This record gives sequence, C-alpha cells and structure tokens, in this order.
Amino acid sequence: MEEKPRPNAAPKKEAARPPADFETRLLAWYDRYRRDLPWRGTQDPYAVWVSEVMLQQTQVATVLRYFSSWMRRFPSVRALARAREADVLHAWQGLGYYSRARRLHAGARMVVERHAGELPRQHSALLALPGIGAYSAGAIASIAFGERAPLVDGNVIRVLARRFGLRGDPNKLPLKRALWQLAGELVPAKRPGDFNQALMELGATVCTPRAPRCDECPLRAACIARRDGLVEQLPELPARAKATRVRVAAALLRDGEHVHVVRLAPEAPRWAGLWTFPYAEVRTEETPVAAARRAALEAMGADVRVGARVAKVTHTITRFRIELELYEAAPAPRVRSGAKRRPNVARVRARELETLAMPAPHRKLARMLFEER
DNA sequence: AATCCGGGGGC
DNA sequence: GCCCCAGGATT
Repeated sequence: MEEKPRPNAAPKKEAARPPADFETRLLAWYDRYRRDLPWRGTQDPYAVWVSEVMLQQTQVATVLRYFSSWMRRFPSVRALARAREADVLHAWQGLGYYSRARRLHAGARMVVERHAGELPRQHSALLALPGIGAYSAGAIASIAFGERAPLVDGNVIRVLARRFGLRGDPNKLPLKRALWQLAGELVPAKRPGDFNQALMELGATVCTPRAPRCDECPLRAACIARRDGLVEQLPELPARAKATRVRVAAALLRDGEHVHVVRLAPEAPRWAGLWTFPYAEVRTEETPVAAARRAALEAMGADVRVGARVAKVTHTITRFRIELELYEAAPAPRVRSGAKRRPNVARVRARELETLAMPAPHRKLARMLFEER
C-alpha cells in the first residue's frame, strides 16, 4: 500500500559534520564562566561517581549541601562498601530517591569484589554497576578517565535541541537516538570531560528552560531556535500530568519521652530501609482514624485506641500530593500490645529521631512535634 | 517503549 | 502551585 517504506521520522543529521567552532566556543566560555564546584577539583573516579549519582534528578544547589560531608564520611569506594546501610541512608536523608543511595552502596561493594576497589574504565563494565546508566557511564568515562564518551541529560537535551533546532519529544526514541548520536559526534578527543560538563553548565546557567540568557550564550550566532524564534518552544517536552491526591494516616505511640517508629522492609516498594511512624493509606470509605488504627496493627502488631489528631503535613512529590495526618494512639485496654518482638520496630527518644533516616513527610512530622522552635 | 520512582528548589 | 532537575530500573 504505502509507497514510502520508511518516512524519516527523526530530524536527520542537521549537522552531518558538526561545526568546528561549537567546541571551541563552548570550551572557551566554560573556561571563563564555569562555577567552582567541589567535585570539579578532582579526577578521583569515586568522587565523580558520587557527584553524578547525587546529581541525578537533583539540582546542583541541593547536592552542594551533601557532597562534601558524604566524601568526609565515606572517602573511598572501600569506605562506602564497608559502611552499614543505615549510615548510608542517613547520609542521604533529604536527597530523595533513596534507591540511588542503596544502588551506590551496592555498586561500591561490587567494585570491591569484582574490580579490586577501582572503578572500571570500560563503558560496559560501568554500565553493569547498579545505578549507572548511559548518562552516568558517559560522565564517569569522560570526566574521570578522559575517554571520548558522550552524555545526554536534561541540560544537553535543551542546548542541542535549541542550537540545532530539533523538533519532537526528546524522550521518545527518534529524537533520543539522534541526540545521543549528535552528542557523540560533538564530543572531542581532547577534553571530553570538560566539554560534557560545559554543555551541561551552559544548559544550567544560560540556556535555561525559561528566560534563557541568549545574549550571554557562546553559541548564539549559530543557534537555530534563536534564529527561528523557537527558543521558548524547544525542547518539545510533553505536558505533565497533575499530581494525584493521597491521604495517609499515621499513629503516634508515645511513651514518656519515647516514641515508636518502624523501619520499612528492604523489599518495600518505596522508602525501603527508612524509618517512619507506622502509617497506612486511607482507603476509600475509611476514616483516617480507622486507617491510623490499622497502621499500628499492621506495622507493629499493636492494638491501639486512636485519639486526637496532633499534626498534619502536606508533601508534594513528583506525581503525588501526600496528605499525612498523625494521630495520638494508645494501647487498647486489656489487650497486650506488640506481643511479638519485631526487629523493625524501635522505641526511641524523640531527640534520637534525628539520627534515623526518615523520608521527607515523616521527617516533617517529627520536626513539627519535637524540634524546639 | 512506557511506567515508575514517594525530593526539592526556583520562580 | 507549577515546572524542572547532571536518570535508572523495571515491566
């Protein structure tokens, strides 16, 4: 039926041969305007690895508060491999996406076991480590090992889509593939790590999502989006879905200065290994009070009588708006509470809550309740 | 190839 | 409140 066998969906090599001045201009700009970031002073592959994992889905300003203290606490792959998971999660507390920390930890142990404690240079070996995908492998290979490896992240997508006028959804295969290919053609043999960082730096500080500072851009003379007035339209990212509301109720079992918290199982779908107040999602046709009672029963095996609501926090995360309510709870009379010993239940002093890794909504509750103002 | 992941900052 | 952020793993 169709005459044309394959329409060229992807914007075919807009730059069959990348302009030579792209690299020159970009690196000259980077040498002059780059920010002085703590992980830029080193080529230590471990430090590069840590910074790249922290920077996944996380802005530089946030990572700045964690990177140096992490490196002091776990100065080497071996130090991290030796660490207990609880300490690793605690050091990560507040960075979010905690599976990144668990994978980094598992990766460090794998590097010790399989690679004698040294991060491997081979791209395929890097990709085999947990938590390292195409982006991070490219970052480590180019920055730490000086290999001519490309990388594509949100900043690179924006810079390239604008500079070369690339249409389409950059998360879908045709453009995605074109972006990786283009990045691979652009990255020079000479300073591949600096080039990649320069691309991201430009995206983070000049070629920003909104109100880009085109006047300050070293690539402005050749920028297709600027020429065509498409700067604000590119890249063509899909609209985001609205956050779904989730109601959650938690039980506060107080005991003098102590309070009960539970640690989520390693296989928990989220927040694995972190500590929370016993909580349960409020089901449809269920009251928050009933959910709080159920939470104490399911998480701790404690039959409780639920009292007044003592706190409420709202926490919006990527796709959910969590409304978390905390209810006072006391063991029901004539019923033994917590008959079984549960290793994942702890009775701690309120002040000690700060020493446990808690996810953001529960940490908010804890601080509301127990922190001096 | 689509979906999930349960933080947080900037504006 | 909305948008975006130095993504990776899972299905």
